[in-house]
Amino acid sequence: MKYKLISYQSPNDDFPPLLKKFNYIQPLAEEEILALMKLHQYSTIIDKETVFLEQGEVRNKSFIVMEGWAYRYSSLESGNQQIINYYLPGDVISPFALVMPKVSYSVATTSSRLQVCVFEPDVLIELFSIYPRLAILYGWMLGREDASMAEQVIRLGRHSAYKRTAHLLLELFHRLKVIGINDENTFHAPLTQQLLADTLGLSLVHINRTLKKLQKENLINISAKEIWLLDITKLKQIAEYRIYYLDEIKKLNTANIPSLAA
Amino acid sequence: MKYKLISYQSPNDDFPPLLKKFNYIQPLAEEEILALMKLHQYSTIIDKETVFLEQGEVRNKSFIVMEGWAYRYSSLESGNQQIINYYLPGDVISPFALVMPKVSYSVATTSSRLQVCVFEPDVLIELFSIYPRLAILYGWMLGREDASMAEQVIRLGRHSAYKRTAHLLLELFHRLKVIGINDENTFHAPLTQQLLADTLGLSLVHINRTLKKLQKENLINISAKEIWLLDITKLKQIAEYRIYYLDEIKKLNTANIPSLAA
DNA sequence: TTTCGACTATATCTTATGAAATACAAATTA
DNA sequence: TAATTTGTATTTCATAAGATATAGTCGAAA
Repeated sequence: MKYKLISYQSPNDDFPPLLKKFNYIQPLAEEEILALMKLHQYSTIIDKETVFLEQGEVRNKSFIVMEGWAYRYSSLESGNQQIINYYLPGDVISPFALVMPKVSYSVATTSSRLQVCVFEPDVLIELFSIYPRLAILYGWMLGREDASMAEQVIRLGRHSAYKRTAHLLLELFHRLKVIGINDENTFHAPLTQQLLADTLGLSLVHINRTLKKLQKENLINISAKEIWLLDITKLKQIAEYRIYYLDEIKKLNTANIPSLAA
Repeated sequence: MKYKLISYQSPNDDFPPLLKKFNYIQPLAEEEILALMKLHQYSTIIDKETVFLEQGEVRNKSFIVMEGWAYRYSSLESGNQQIINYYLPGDVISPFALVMPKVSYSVATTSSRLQVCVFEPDVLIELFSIYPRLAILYGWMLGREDASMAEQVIRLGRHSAYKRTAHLLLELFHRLKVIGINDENTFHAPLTQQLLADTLGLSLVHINRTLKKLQKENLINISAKEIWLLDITKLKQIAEYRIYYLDEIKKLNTANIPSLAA
């Protein structure tokens, strides 16, 4: 795979999504920004609907999503697949590549192409030793991903199809909001109903039924690749949506951490 | 909460489970062992069937499970709960406490009491800066937990009750095997059928049906708190069990990591 | 403009799983 | 020892979701 060198000369340029995300919880220092830009030197584009990492292969690189979506999944003998989680702009694919170079689950692109930046994960060690706060932010990101997967478990385990669907749409909406790429109550989702079904553990027919129901009740509206959440308050009620990890991220305060006070 | 000081004078003592786990993938150096023992200075005991951490509370401590089981869960308005994951001996509860002091999901003990060691998560920063390989091992542990949750998503999303049950039992069995506290094909599980139901997104009645079916087919056997896996090969076939992260952990090799070669 | 393929929509029938009720068995407590 | 609680076992019935089939829709290619 060939990687193109991209140029972000100054931090005055529009921040890449990972920095937007970090900056959202805590303003970054000039030098931290420059350090993070080192992870953004090489970019590549993956075609839509393409398997990008295959379960079992060895690839000791990490990737930052710049544009487009990807998903991690597992294929089953039945021919079905289960989507484990989505990677949206600002998310890191294979954040543990340093210690787990063997890919545990395949990663593929959705119905839009994907632009990622590639970095050698051992650069992180150097980065963290110079800027310990970046280690904190990276850890915070991992904690967020953990919480996001926990929500996926709760959806699949104890929510009805109806609740699941509302819940997932709300979560995607809020994750996109943090990196500031959606409007008031609408977002662009490069997904098919088949992918939604594989995410929520439903059949294609049933996700269709459920989306139609939500539409008929004027809770959502779906066009080509755009999704409107028409009544977020009511959707939240239906979905029992109360995600801590997204609402309270502004509270990160490194002053409490002795080893970073100096 | 009061913590009792515990004493492990020399590494010749029997390793605590976290060290057993680390040592299983890579032999630890004498000084690394001593460093890790700093995380094991204070221990406490939590009664069985007790909520240990409550969703929303602030508790910037991490805990290492020494003995007994705990689980992380979410309570729903319906009165149901969904178990997200289990903490077995050697697992760390709140591994991200440093950056996420607000507890996202409640943690409770199962039907046996729990012994944990408590440590200040910012000790990790110091530890990792002196012994970078410990950072690698910690990261490996996080990667493993991520994979374990991914398996939970797959079970809930695309497996039948029958498959789910077989799969979970196999995973618990293998996780316990790493820390060496089970026999050939049996393990002690301080679980009720209600907890299993809440883990696998099933009703109490249905998990009972399913367990009975597995027993009738001579695949498992359950007594008081002991579970036998009578035909692991067949169970693996049924469950489509092929967990990378557990089978291939011996392969961790830090020689490949430039920044740790020196 | 037609054809093609991918996605969405809907109906019909089937089945896995849930809910409610009840019995039993074992462990705790009085 | 009886009384109470807690967990397991099983039945009967209801229903959410799956499977299969078929048709509409829409954009891309030709």
